[in-house]
Amino acid sequence: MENTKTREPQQKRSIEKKNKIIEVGFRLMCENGYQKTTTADIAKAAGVSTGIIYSYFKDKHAIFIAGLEQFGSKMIIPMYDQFTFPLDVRKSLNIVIDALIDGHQVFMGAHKEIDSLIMTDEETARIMYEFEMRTTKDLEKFLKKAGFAPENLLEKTHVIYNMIESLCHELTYHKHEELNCEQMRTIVVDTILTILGEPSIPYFDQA
Amino acid sequence: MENTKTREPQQKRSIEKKNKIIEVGFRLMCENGYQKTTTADIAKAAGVSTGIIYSYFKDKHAIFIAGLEQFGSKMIIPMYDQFTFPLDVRKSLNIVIDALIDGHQVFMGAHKEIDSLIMTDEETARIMYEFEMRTTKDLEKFLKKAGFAPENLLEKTHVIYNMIESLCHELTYHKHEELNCEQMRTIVVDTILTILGEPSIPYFDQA
Amino acid sequence: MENTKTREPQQKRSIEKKNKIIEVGFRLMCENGYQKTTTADIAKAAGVSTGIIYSYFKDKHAIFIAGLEQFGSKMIIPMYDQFTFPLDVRKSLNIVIDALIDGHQVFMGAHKEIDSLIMTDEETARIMYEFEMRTTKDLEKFLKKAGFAPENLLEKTHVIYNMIESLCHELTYHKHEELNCEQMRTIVVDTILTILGEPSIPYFDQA
Amino acid sequence: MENTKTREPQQKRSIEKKNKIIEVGFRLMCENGYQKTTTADIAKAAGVSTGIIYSYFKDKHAIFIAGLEQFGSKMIIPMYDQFTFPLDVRKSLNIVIDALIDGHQVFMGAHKEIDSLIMTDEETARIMYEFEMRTTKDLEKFLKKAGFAPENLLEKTHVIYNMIESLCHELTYHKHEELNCEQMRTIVVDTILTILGEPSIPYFDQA
DNA sequence: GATGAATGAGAATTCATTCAT
DNA sequence: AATGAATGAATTCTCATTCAT
Repeated sequence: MENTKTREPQQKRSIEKKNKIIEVGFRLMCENGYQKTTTADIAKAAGVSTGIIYSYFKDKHAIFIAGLEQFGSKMIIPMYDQFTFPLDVRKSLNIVIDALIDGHQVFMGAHKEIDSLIMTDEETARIMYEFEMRTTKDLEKFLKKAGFAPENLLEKTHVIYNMIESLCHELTYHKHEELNCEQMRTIVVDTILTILGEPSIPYFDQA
Repeated sequence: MENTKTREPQQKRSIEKKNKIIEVGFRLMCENGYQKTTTADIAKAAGVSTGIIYSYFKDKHAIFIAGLEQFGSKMIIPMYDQFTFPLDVRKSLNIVIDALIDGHQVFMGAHKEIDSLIMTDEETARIMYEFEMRTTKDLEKFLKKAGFAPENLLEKTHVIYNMIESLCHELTYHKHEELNCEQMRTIVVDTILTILGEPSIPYFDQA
Repeated sequence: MENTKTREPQQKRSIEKKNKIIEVGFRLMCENGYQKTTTADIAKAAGVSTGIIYSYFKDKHAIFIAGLEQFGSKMIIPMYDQFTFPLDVRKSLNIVIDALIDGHQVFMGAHKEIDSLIMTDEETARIMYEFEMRTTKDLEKFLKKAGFAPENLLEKTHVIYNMIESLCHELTYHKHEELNCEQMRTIVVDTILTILGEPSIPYFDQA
Repeated sequence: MENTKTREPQQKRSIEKKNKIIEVGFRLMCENGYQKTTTADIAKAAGVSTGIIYSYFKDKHAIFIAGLEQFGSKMIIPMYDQFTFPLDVRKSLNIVIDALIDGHQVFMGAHKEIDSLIMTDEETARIMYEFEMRTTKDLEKFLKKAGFAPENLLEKTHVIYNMIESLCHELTYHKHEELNCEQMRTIVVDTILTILGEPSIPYFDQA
């Protein structure tokens, strides 16, 4: 049941072109919405013809899914990547938050669009849930290694994950002018530290 | 710059008809997505003709906005409504959470759709931010009266608001099978209590 | 599993419009081929917009099928309709042939297009086979009543049906200039008479 | 008015390639219809690139015409080829019919497609009429030599040609389940013998 | 000669909006 | 006011043909 219409590009030029379509297409979809982004828009922005899109992708939806799989991991919090030893959790969390805000504003938009599609599109939902779960588990594993061993660590990790995500939305869009962003950040970080409690194995014992 | 095309219904029947369009239209948009909901769908579900819709609304978008203004306040957390004296914050929070999950699953869908539109639609964004801010402030005022007076209460209130919302998403959609919902709920409630701290004026002094 | 997108026109005007689409669309498809006839062509020729076509028909193919069902019976040989008492088979056959040639040149074109679609389209095939069989049976019944009772009358009737059809193609398109059309007609009629043999009940006994 | 784009292949390899394209392309067009057969399909099935097709053929249509000219003669009844001395017409006719059914089912499909194209494509029409006429004349010449000399032999021959073709369609596609195929075949053969009458010169006098 | 990636005109279909009744 | 038929611009996707390599 191979798809004989689309093909996997072999040439370097072609691979670049396919990636360009994914990147540009996904960005447009995230910025302007899936529906408002037409295949003609994508083609134009990617500097290709509409036809070539359908050489590489079954349909418009496949571009979105490809973007999701390629960039999805950047949209969820790659938290432990930012953690360095000797572990300073407060500092690490702030690095994570900065990274999410500074570097990935597009992907905050993505989240909105994705959240919308999650309601009606099975595939999008599956991919995102998978990403979220993987991230949560990765972070949990890291926290364990770092000596944090509270009860229900997995669930706590996910609550933390959600807090950071919500915070980043706030900080990215400055939604509520009356709210002091820096204070909210401090509150979130403090709360996370409270949730985690003290590490049972002091960090300086690790190596 | 008066709109001379649409009119404000004067008759009781007309007002009912307009409200029906808003209610049915907004529900459909929330359940199936804004784009996937056609004006024909709305007309059919509301038991009116497609033409009449344009007597009451400038365009399809206006139905969404009207729905947002009418039902939006139900979608954000009407937290303090659930709080009763003598104040048991833990119990109250659980009532709020139950209310959101049990009663407003539609509006969880709404949130997704709205979040998506917030990215591209100024008006939706403005309305939602306003709602959120008002809720946050109402809750803050209530908490103050209840004797909670930590620093930066407004910001803390908003962090709490976000935590509850995230939790409700999780509980509503059982997104991650590997996560224990009840534990997450307990973690969230416990954390909120920690954030709020002890009330400076014991609740039993109030009345 | 009702089709809720297309509707059955109730108003006289609408019914006329639908019929116009069928008539014009089917004619164009027969004359120029199914593929070469675009929905835009049909809309233009029928004096309607492209959109309205899809109010009445699921898709382009449905127009063809509707045309087939509406005009199909005119394309197969309505042979016995032309037979009158007292029965003069030779004369009657010539009337049938004249009727087919004079009146239905469009439907000769239809036959070609249909024959092509029969190869790849189940529905077209089914409808045409049904028509052909019905015609064959009707004619057989008539011939029986007229006193012709040779062995295997049904099969003979169908051979006769095919001969007449082939002849009409020849006569309609004057395909082969070197062939004398009138002689071919005489040959076919004579041959049919030979196939049928003598009626066991002389026609003059009937009434 | 030379075509400077396409070229006549000189090399043996090239000639083989061109023939392969014609053979494969024409077969696909006959089996699936002209429109449904894409140049990509043909290229893939012929084991060549899409580009090379346009070195040998002006356009897609030219492949069909080439196929028609190359294989067309096999699609019309090569009747006299099957006739052997001493002449047994009944037996010979059955051999012809068997040959058409057993060996050339593809070309029955071709006939449908060709008939469709005849309506709109001058070139297809011309070629087919030529083929048919040549076959008819060849057969006529043969029958004359065999001693059949009825009046209007050419026209009779063509009627016979049409009868066989119709019969073969029936037998190939079993269109009408209620019809007994073997009886139809007998009827057709008997009728043809009747049309031809007795040979004036007994066949055994020939040699 | 050969490839197959790329093009882009064109086709079917949808649906927000209008308008004759 | 109300209807729902009608419109037609816009969108997705296809495929014959071209062209850079």
